[in-house]
Order: sequence, then structure tokens, then C-alpha cells
Amino acid sequence: MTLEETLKQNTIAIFKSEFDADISADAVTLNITKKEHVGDYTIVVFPLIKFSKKSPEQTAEILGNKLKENSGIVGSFNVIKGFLNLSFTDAFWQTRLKDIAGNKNYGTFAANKRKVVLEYCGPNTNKPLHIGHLRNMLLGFSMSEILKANGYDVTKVNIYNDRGIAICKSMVAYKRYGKGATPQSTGIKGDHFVGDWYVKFNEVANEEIKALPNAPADKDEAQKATSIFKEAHEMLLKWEAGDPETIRDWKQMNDWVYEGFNETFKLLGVDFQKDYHESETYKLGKDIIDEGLAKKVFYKRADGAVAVDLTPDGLDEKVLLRGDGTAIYITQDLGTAQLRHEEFNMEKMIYVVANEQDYHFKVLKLALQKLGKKWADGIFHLSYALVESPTGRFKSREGKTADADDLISEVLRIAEEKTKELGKIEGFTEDEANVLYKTIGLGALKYFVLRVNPYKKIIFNPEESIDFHGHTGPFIQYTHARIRAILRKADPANLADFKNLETLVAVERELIIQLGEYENAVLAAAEKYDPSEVANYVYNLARTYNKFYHECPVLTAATEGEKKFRIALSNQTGIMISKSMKLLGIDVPEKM
RNA sequence: GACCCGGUAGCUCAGCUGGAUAGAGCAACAGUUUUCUAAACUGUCGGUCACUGGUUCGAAUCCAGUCCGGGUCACCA
Repeated sequence: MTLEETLKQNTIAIFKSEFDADISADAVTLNITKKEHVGDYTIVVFPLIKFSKKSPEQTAEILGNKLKENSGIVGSFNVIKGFLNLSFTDAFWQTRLKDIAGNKNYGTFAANKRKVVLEYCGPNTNKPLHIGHLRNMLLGFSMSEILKANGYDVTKVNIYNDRGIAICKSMVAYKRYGKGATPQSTGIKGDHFVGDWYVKFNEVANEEIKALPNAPADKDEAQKATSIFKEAHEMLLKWEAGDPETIRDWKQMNDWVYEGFNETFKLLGVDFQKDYHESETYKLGKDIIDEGLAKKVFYKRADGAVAVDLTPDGLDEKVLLRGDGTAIYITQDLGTAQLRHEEFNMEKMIYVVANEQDYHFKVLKLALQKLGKKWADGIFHLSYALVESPTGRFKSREGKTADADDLISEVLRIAEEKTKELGKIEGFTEDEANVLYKTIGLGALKYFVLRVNPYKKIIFNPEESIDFHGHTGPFIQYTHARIRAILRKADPANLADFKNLETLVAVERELIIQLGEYENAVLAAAEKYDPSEVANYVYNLARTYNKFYHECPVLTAATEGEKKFRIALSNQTGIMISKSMKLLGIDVPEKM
């Protein structure tokens, strides 16, 4: 039972015995006491006076006395208006630290056998990953770690949009102008190589449009009139017909892209247990359409398209299958969801996809629910807002700042530069130094993205955003390195062993309170699908530790007892920082 | 036009299932190192929580309306 639960249970029991009132745990408002008041935790009694039928002060007074008598952990209390400030005994806090330190699995909840499939990344194979994918991947990976810590059985999957006109555009440009070049021969990373041919396609098409006698004003329409587009379209038809040569070229193109993607995945530390390819799933979903028609949930319109009426749900009529019987985006997503249900029988199906697609996922979930599929209740769209530059949305054609690989190498470069500036790599081998640059650079980048609530847009200024001071990843990493530096000099056998001290310093108590909040952060992050809960938690923990570090000497503490206690406290803080950061997919260094 | 999501300090963000005097970081300014790592710590400066009204003992938080920004309302993905 957590500390909060203990207090709430006690309060419920006291209300029963003292006021003969049945209150729920939700009615008990429990906060950490604001630092300008004396106390550790505060119960707000205003909501409880209707049960006690006494004034706020009287109610708080009675509750405080009884908690002190019964709970065994409340040392003293004070009442200010309707606020009951509880102080726990220093002995209690030290026991609490021992409990936490003694439990290797503290903050990791037992496996609950509940299956989750988490889809993230979802790139197109005709261009490299951009900053949006970066937010997506970091969120997806972190969310998976958080769910695992909550006991879920998580399977991470990726879906590649590997077919359609876009990849054909790259293929045509390559066939026309590539002269047999390869990523190997040019030294260009595979996904960039293919992306460059996509750019080339657009350049050629634009040239053609300029020469067109009466080009349509609409850009897309104009492009369709070009010979290079017609070539790409023909290629798409050949692909769909299964033409061997086209399929072979297409595979080659995609393989180059996957090589490139895999490099980035590896560098970022993200992974997938299963890949889906649209080329294999795009025909799925027809069965569901038939099922919907049979159940009369879907209907065939006069023009032959199959649709579902979602107006009762506040949405619109939505077409699910083209009039010519071919699939669209939603068709295959319906099919893929069904497929995954059959494969995994999961309880939750999480899609990490940008908020542009909020409407799409509402339709997906509703349509499946209307078919009576109970498992569709477990569909959750983890919607996140776009990453924007200070001047607005990043456009792939405006400069290279939005490219994920460029961004990563830039942040690694900065990490190297700053680390050298500070002279922090004395005694490091070259390999160790490179690992450190990576740890710090990626730490800065990942933390920058994950500390923000997913549904809020991120304003990213390439020049200024990635910082290493203050509320940042490196600050937290640095705190860890400091702790490790102390522990290297301490007796490694007894890191968690100490005898209770008479009294604690305020910041020591505060630190133990925060160590005890880890579980809450892990729970909240899963419940809200929000890694920033963990990011903000670990920042506060690191901040408190740095305060402690300045106020309280550890190795040179006044007494041996104090020293042992502070070593244990430092050790546990280091563990919680490391665990928290791991939930964010961020490594912490031993030295920096 | 309808619907969805945002709007909190100069900037980037917490707080939002209602609770005490709205918190951090950056930036600016002033300090702290013969002591375990100064990527740190301490202090100062900085607020009409977009606006108006309502609900209540109490509103940044809930409700209604307005304004601003973004997104969606495709037989594109």
C-alpha cells in the first residue's frame, strides 16, 4: 500500500468511528504540503465537513488527533483554516527509505498479463524521417517502457507505408537519372538516397510544368499532366499487377530505405517486435466491410461506395470503401486492427499518431464498436501535436532543419563541443568519450521532446532549443554522475545500510518524500499516456538532490551514522533517477 | 460554417478529477568553489492565468459566451 492509500484508509476509518459517516477514498484530498507551511502531507478537510457536520477547524483537529493516535506514523500536525498539515516522524521517513531501498522492484509493478499492442513510427518509405517521427518514436518507446513498468505485456509494432504513388516517384526519377548509383557507391544513407530521388522527381515535374502550354492552376492537377508523373502512374499500375521487374526494383528501393531507417532506430535506441507493411495489408478490410453490410451497420450508397453513418455520434457520413471496390486508408486500418486482434488478442491497441488524424481514429474505433467488437473499446489514439519552428510548421522543402538525422548529429556535435569545453573527458578513452557525447546529446534531445505534454505543440528553435542547463536531460544526467562519484568512494558493500538518526534535515526529508512519489509518477504516466509525468518527476528529484548536495556533506558528514544514512539516500536517489530516465529511453552516465 | 486541441512571466513549460500567497527553467542582474563534479547552488527582477459572465465557502482549474492560434470535416495517406 502506498503512503497515500494508508492515510486515506485511516481517514475513512476515522470518519466511520467518529462521525458514523461512509466516505470514499476520492473524497479525501491529499497533497504534499506547500513549503511555506510546516508539514509533509496535507489533508484538505473542506470537502469532508458535510460528513463530520462540524467546522473545518474542529474536523481537522479531530482527524489530526486520531491519525496521530492510530496511524502510528503521524508525529505531529497543525491546522490552518481547513488544512490539516501532517508531519511524519523522522523515524518513519528513515524506515520508509529502508523499505524503498530494500525492495529491488520498487516502482515496477508485477506482471498483470494484460496485453498491449503499441503501434508507432509509421514512416513513408519515400523519404527520410523528420522531426515529427522523432517525437513519435520517443513517445512511443517511452510509453512502452512505462506500460511495462506498470505490468503490461507490450508488443511494439511499426507499420511502413511502403507502396503507392510516392515510392513510384522516387523509382521513376532513379530509373531515369540514377545511372545505377547506390547508397554504397555514393556514401549516402539509404533513406536519404531514396528521398533525394523523390526530390529530384518534383524538380523535374516542376520544370515540365513550366514548359506546359496551359498548365492547370492547381499544383497537383498540373503535375498529373507531366510525362514523368504519367510514368510513375504507369509504374504503380504495373506494381499492382505484380510485374516482376517493377516489384524487384521496388524491393530494392525499399530495402535501401530500411537500411537507413534501421541505422536511425539503432542510434535512438528504439525497436519493434513486429513490422507491418502496407503492401501486404492494403487489401485487408474487405471482410469487415462485408460483415458491416451483412449486419446493416454499413450501407452501399447509390454511387456504389460503402459508408457508415456517424452523424448520431457527432461525426459525419464516412466512406469506408471506394465505389470501384478498392481500399482506402480506413479500409486497411479496419482490416489491420482485426488482424492484430486475431494475432494478439490484446486488451489495448495504442496508436501513436499525430493529432492531424484525430478524426480518423474516432471513425476507426466507432466503426468497429458499431460492429459489436468489444475489443475495439481498447483502441486508444495517443495523439500528439506537431513540432513547429518559431515561424510555424516545418515544411520538408524549407531547409534541412526538420530532418531527424541532421537534428541528431547536430545535437551530438553540440554535446561533444560543450563537453570538451568543460574539460570533462579527462581520463576517457576515445570510445568512452564518444559514448558520453551520445549519451548527453541524445539525453538532451529526448528530454526536450518528452518533457512536454503530448497534446501540446512543441516550438523547436534549432539554434536555441537544445540546452544543457536547467530543466534539461543533461542536468539530470549530471546529478546522476555526481551521485556515482560519491558512491565510488564509499564502501560498496553497505550502500543501503544505516542506523536511524535522531533527526533529519528538511532537505533530507524532502528527498525521501520524493523518492516515495516515484510510484505515483509511473502510475500517472500510464493512466494519462503521458511520459512528461515521469520527466517532470525526475527533474524535481534531481533538483532536490542538488540542493541536498550543497547543504549536506556526505563523505565528510559530522558523524559516521550521518555518513551512512546520506550514502544510502544518495544511492537510492541515483537508482530512482536511473530508473526514471530509463522509462524515457534516456541513459545516464557514470561520469560527465 | 461545424467539430477537435491549444492560449499561464520577455521565451520554453509545470500546475487543470476546484483548495492556502500561481511554480520551474532560460534570458537579465547580484552572489557562492582551500570541502564529495560550478552542466551545480543561493538571491533579485519578472503574472489582469486571453477576455466576459456564471456556479461555490473557495476558480488558472468546472460551465456558458467571445477573441486569438493550430488542426480536421477526401472514394489522399
